[in-house]
Amino acid sequence: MTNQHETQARVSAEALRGPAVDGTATRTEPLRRDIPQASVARLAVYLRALGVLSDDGRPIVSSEELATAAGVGSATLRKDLSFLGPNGVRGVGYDVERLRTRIEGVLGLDQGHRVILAGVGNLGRALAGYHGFQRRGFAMVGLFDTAPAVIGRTVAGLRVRDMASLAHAASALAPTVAVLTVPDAVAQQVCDQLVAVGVRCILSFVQAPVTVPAGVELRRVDLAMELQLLSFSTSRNQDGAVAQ
Amino acid sequence: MTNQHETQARVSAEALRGPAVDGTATRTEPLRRDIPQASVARLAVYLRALGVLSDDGRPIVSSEELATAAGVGSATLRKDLSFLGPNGVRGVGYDVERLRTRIEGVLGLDQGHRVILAGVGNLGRALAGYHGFQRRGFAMVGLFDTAPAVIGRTVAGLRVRDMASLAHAASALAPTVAVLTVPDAVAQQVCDQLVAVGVRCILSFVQAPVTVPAGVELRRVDLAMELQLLSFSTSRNQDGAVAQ
DNA sequence: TAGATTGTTAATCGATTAACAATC
DNA sequence: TAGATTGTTAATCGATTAACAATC
Repeated sequence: MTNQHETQARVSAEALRGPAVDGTATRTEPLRRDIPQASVARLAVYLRALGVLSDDGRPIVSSEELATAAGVGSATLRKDLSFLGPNGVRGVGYDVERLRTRIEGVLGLDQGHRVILAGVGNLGRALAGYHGFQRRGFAMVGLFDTAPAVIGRTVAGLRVRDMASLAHAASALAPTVAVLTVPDAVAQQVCDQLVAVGVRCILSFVQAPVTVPAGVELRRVDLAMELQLLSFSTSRNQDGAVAQ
Repeated sequence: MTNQHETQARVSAEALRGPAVDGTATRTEPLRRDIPQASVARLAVYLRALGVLSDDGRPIVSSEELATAAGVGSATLRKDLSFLGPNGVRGVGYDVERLRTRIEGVLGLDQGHRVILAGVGNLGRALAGYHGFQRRGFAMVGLFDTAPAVIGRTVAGLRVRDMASLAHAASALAPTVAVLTVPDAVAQQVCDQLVAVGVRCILSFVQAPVTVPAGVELRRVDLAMELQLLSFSTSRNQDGAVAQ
């Protein structure tokens, strides 16, 4: 859903926790823990708010203030952070830089990401040059297409490569994420190619449903559906019910 | 966040129900009903599946089959549809065209939508020409920007207008939805302008938080956050936890 | 009528929230 | 120590699911 109706995917966070500080392991039970999908999504929101605080030079922030900045309740924030283990100091608050680093680690952002994009059409071109990606640590490293008219052209500072060279190029580019912006008709086939060369994370903007094998994560952004959901709110508002 | 961590926005569906068939109104209590946000999102998914069935010429579909096509359980589907009142025939199934029309009506898609776009940059240009919008009944009718270099140019068959002419143009274009693809720094100001000319539905691709007055619906698509959420899944997978 | 499938009820499950004990 | 704020527990709330009665 954006998007969309995800089932409650829960995720092991054991290893994310890092090595236990306490070697004696007094408590053995709660080693394995899951982070609800909704909490993970909010972690990304907190990260953004922490970035702003960091730019302002704020060293410490309370759950109350950070929660307000993120638009959630402080109880929700503390509950979310508790999934990552202790992060703050009672009576004081959270160290902005430390919490930021922690969340980045949990979200797997600490190594940075190398992104390739398949399908350099209208949308693909825009995403190739989208500064929002770079700003958050996602570097676009390769563009691929099958159309001879597009191959070889330079888009967003990168030369568009032939899709046929994907296997060879991928070993050098070592992509960690792929963006899929190809036409519906070839989406599944291109997706299969991406999986075949080792991509394990795909962000799809294709309307048609695309399936991936277990172990590969596919996330779908459906722009038209976003408009449809907006549309629902409108029709509601027009029907006399007052927005609160 | 596409989406993103939405609080459980619930929505009046009383009027959506249409006039009661039974004029005698034997039951007075359950006239007002809410549709959970998650159900609304799935309605859009069902709509897409119904479109495929319709193209195939299928007159009737069972909850079991439609649910499978949409990737949910049949109980969930029937529960979702029950919010719209009776839609099927017991022992038979759902009339594909009738259900499709019903959901379109509930989502407010039956009148079509007229979309204007503010900010004809990289992303704006791509969205202006995005066929997925048209395909689902959203017609792009106006493009606006402030840069002299862009104003007057033709993008996706439309001449880019000066943002200063928004008020005048809006009265003729009668937009029902606006897409916001301007730089962070001017996002709030442009959003205010859109609201001022009567736009009540805004789809924002801006990273910075933008606020709207009550009665205006703003939905945010955060493309970088989508990648971050994918990133989390990756780091999970790499940590030895097996994807199920 | 027998068979099938909807619409709804009740049970389960998970997420949110408030309250507070732990502790800096 | 007193004040403050976290991390956690327990209660609330809502959404999902299974089962089945209604009914075509």
